[in-house]
Amino acid sequence: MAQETKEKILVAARHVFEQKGYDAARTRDIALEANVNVALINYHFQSKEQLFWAVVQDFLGPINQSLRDFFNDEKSDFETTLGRISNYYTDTWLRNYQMIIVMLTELRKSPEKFAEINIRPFTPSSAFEKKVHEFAGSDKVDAVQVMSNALAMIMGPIVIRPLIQCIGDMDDKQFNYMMDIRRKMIPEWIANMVKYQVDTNRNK
Amino acid sequence: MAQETKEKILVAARHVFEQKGYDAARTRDIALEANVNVALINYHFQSKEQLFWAVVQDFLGPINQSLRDFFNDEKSDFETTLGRISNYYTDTWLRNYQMIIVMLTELRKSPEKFAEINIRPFTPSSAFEKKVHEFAGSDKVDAVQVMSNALAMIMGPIVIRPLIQCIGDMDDKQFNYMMDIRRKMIPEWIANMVKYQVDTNRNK
DNA sequence: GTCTATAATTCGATAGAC
DNA sequence: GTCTATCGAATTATAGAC
Repeated sequence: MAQETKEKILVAARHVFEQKGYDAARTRDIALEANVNVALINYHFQSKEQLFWAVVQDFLGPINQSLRDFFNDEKSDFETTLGRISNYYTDTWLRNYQMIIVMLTELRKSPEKFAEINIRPFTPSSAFEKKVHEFAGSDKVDAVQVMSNALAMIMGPIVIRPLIQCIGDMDDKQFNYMMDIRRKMIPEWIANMVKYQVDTNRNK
Repeated sequence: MAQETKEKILVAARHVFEQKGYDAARTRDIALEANVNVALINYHFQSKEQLFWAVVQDFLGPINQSLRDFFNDEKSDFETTLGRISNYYTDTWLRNYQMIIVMLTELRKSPEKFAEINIRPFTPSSAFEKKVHEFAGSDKVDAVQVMSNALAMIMGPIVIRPLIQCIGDMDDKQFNYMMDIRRKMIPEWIANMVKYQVDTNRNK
C-alpha cells in the first residue's frame, strides 16, 4: 500500500500545514491525521521540508496548467478570456485561501524554491499577449502587467481577508458576496484599462 | 535602563519576526540581536506570544491613526482623499511588506486577536461615507465596500509580490515601477466604480 | 514497507543570586 | 532589572527489528 500511504500523508500534510503553517506544523500531527506511522513520513518524503514542497507542487500543478491553457487559448476573444480567468481564479483561490498565505510565507523566506516547483506560467508572445495588443490597438500595453493586475485584483482581498472582514465588519456571507461582485467586475475593469491604453509598460 | 531595554527588545523582535515568522523566530535570536539577556524578554513581555502582539500593536498604531484621519477629514473632496489614501498606503505597505505577511499569517490563526489590538478603523457615518454618497449621488453605494476595494487593490500585489515578480519576471525596480503606476491609477479606478454606481452593497 | 524505541537537539520559561 | 544555570517538554530524524 505504498502509493496509498504516500497519498494519505500528502492529504493530511496539506491540512495540517494549512491550519498551523509550516513551522508550527508537527510531523506527528500529520502522521496521526493520515493514520500512518511517523517514521513513514521520512521514509516516503525524506524530511518535513521536502514534504511541504511536495504539497505545494501538488497544489500548484493544476492551477499552473489552467493558467497555461488560458494563455494558449487561440479561440476565445480577449473579454471572454478575462471572464474565464476571473471566474476560475476567484473560485480557486477562495476555496484554497488557507494554502495561499502559507505558501506565500514560505516563498518569501525561500524565493529560490520557485525554480524548483516550476511555476512560470507566462510565456511571452502567447495567444494572450496577441489578444491584449489587438484589443488595445497597440503593442505598447504590457501583457504581463495586465496579467499581474488581474491576479492582484482577484487575489488581493482573498489574501488580506482577515483585514477586510474586520475593517468592513463582514461575516463570511458578506465577504463572499463582495467577491462575487468583484468576480463580475474585474474583467470590465481590466478591459477598460487596456482599452484606454493605460501605459503600463514595466520596462522603463 | 528598563525602558531602553524594552524598546531594544521590541525593535529586535520585529526584525526577527519579519525574517523568520512567529513560529520559527527564536527568543534567543531576539535577545542576541537586542544585545540583552534572554530572561529579560520574559521579564518585560511575559511570553513570546505577548511580545509578538506588542510588536504588531506597535506597528499598526500609526497606520490605524492615519486611517482614522483620512476618514474624519471633512475638508478634502472625495478624489483628493482617494489620492492620499493611495499614496500613503502604497508607501507604507511597500516599506513594510515583510510585516504584513507575518501579521496576516498569525491573524488568520487567531482572528480573535483583532479585538485586542483594536484595529477597527472604519466608523459608520464618517466623513468618508458622506463623500462617497455625495460623489455617487446615491447612498446605495457601500462605503465599506469602496474602502475594502481600495485596500485590496493597493495591498494585493504587495502581498502576493513573490508570485507577481515570478510570473512577470520582474526585478525589484520593475515591481516598484508597476506599483507607482498603480498608486496613480487606483484613485481613478475607484472613482469610476463609485461614479457609475456599481451596486456593491454588501447587505444582500 | 512498516513498526518501536530512542538519539540528539533545541525550545520557552523560570528559579534564585545579585 | 539583570544575570546564570537549568528544567521539562517537545521536536525531527534515524537505527534496527520485523
